[in-house]
Amino acid sequence: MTVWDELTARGLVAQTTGEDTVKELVNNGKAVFYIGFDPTADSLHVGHFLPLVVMRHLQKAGNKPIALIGGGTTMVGDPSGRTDLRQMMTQDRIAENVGKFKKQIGKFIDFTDDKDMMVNNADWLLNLNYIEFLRDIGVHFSVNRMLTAECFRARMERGLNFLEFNYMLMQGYDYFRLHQEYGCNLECGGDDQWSNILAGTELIRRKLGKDAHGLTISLLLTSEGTKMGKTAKGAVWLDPDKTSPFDFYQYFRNVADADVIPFLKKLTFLPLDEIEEMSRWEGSDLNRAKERLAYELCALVHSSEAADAAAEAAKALFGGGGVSENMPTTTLDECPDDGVGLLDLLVLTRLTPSKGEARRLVTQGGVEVNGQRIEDIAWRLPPELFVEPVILKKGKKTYHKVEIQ
RNA sequence: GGGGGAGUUCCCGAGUGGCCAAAGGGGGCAGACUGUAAAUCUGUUGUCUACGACUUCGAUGGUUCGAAUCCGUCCUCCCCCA
Repeated sequence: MTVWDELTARGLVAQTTGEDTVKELVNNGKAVFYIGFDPTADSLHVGHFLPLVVMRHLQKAGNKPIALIGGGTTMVGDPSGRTDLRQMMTQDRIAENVGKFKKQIGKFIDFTDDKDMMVNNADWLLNLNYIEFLRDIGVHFSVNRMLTAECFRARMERGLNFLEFNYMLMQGYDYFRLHQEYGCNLECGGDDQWSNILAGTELIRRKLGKDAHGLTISLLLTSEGTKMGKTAKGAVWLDPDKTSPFDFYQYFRNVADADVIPFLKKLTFLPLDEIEEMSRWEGSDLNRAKERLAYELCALVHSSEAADAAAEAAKALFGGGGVSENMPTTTLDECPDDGVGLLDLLVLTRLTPSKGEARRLVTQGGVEVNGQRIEDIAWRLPPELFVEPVILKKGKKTYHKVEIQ
């Protein structure tokens, strides 16, 4: 099976600048492709994961990857798919994030052979001369055309300032630079990047008369139509300090039925026929597929040890209520003689953000301590309870262990 | 630069002097049902030392016994004209 067939069978390809040429390129390992990541936060999140997977598929087929960190473009802010202005970030913040991104991306893609394969566009964007840039690059962009681009549509209604409007030129210029310096001939990105990618291919054609290509990756949407990896508490991060491996595992363990098979195809490297097999499972059997999905991803992102631990913890909790080593834990220094207030403990463990919410939760019967439902908001956990680790349960699936040092 | 309009709680959006911690919807959380799924139904959704107190309606300064609501200044955004 060729990479192209693999990518399309997994539903990863959204659109290309020309199927035949792109197919030919990647199948023969002739693509020097780049994917950009803007360091807008201090960690990659699940949304970045899909491009990384595509990168790996392409690399395995002998194509050369370039990971571009957008240290420069982040100074501008991509308006695509946004309804409002991004918060401006300081240069220091961005530089800090760049470092973290580099580390995380390095975990997924093998850069050992060629150090230059990870680049930062701050290196060339930050020192651009305005007039020069306008004359060299700006002339090649038609404002009329840009305004009709899909990526600006939402913003045409709510407002778009000149800074953001230039994002497209920046990204186009990136591709142009990479094309010249590294022979980069394929840009990949989320489907929302389509207009930005075209900006690059067209710039290269106009300035150099050469063809460069583009491929977009279908956005990872849940069956509900929401963006994957966004929860009420924020994104699901790849950094274990921001989203614990256990929570990460649970996130994927809890996907909707309709999402399991597509996610397995898109996000994991499990052989397609194996996934095909699972797609025949029905009803509660699908839970096994979800376990697999969660396990595979946890192993990919963290490690197989972390995945084992998370799976074991989940099994202990949901299977038979056993105490587990591997669930989120809070360690207290000591327990006062008159015990610890339940509400205080809920806030302390961050199971609830405020005491008001803790109070409501308890009143509504959503809290269990060591398997026993507690509905008394004044209840205190006596010191002798802490001889063994105490298991708090919030709702149906949030567990937290509390122990005394 | 001129004219018009708008900024409300997580989001959308009511509220135009006291009955406003602020309608309604969405989202979230919890309960029932279940398969750690979906759908459905119910409750709940500012904080706290909790039948009371405190802080919130872009910012700030006023008017008033009393302001999200009225007035001044400032900031931000949108629309029309240039």
